[in-house]
Amino acid sequence: MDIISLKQTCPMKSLGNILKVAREEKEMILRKVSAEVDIDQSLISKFEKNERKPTKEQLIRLAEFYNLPEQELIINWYSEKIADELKYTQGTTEILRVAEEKINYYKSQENGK
Amino acid sequence: MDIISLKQTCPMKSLGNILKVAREEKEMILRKVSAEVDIDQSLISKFEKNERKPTKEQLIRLAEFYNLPEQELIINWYSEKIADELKYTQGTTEILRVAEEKINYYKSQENGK
DNA sequence: TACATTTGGACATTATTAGTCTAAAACAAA
DNA sequence: TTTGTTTTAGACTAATAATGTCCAAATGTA
Repeated sequence: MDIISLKQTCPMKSLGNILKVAREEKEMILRKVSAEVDIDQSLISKFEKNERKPTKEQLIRLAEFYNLPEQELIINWYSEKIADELKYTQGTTEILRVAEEKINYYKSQENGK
Repeated sequence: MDIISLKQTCPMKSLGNILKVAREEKEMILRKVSAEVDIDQSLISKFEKNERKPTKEQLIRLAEFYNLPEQELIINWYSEKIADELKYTQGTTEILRVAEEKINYYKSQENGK
């Protein structure tokens, strides 16, 4: 199997994937996780299937519980939010480029205060 | 005045700026624009001051009315939305990079259908 | 079959965003 | 300053979207 087909079989790790894999590695059932992190088990199921997004607070609790790197999860959380917003629009590369410019501008203004 | 100071005095054209300049160049008052595009004048005022964002529909009506390039406005609209989401978070460059990866992945899946 | 886990979906609740109106602030002309 | 006009702030309502909860159907397993 060459590089290209490897890439095809390992497409893109979604937040849901990460959470599901983490739970499976701990060999835990939803009901137990639910009790531990105090989130409805049906919700967690939906997080794993990418049907709902956790709130940032829920994400952090799950990261702690599963011992996952919080920062990586947060990056995935934001980037999926953005990807969902843009997934059916054109010129996304340009949009993201301008977005970064604006962010840098905002941040430089903050410092200037 | 050198290049650098020019850059400082022309910082970042916001959607609000663009709309306000367009109206001033047409020498129109809010009340008139409001009647033409059927948006409350108070709202338009807030768009110009970046206190509210127009809906995409409103943005398109304004672009048509002022004869502005719709695509440019839409790029600014999306990128400001994203910039607002990220302006107080860390690791934004990474987030945007991952977002683009995910978008490209989604779009490639679309085609594969 | 019987039992447990996962999932889908309806519904209630809450939060966010959008729209409307009015009057005060700001501005300009007489 | 007074008058008339435009712009803006703010309070409030309406609409929409996100989130939380529950239960039963689907799925999996012994």
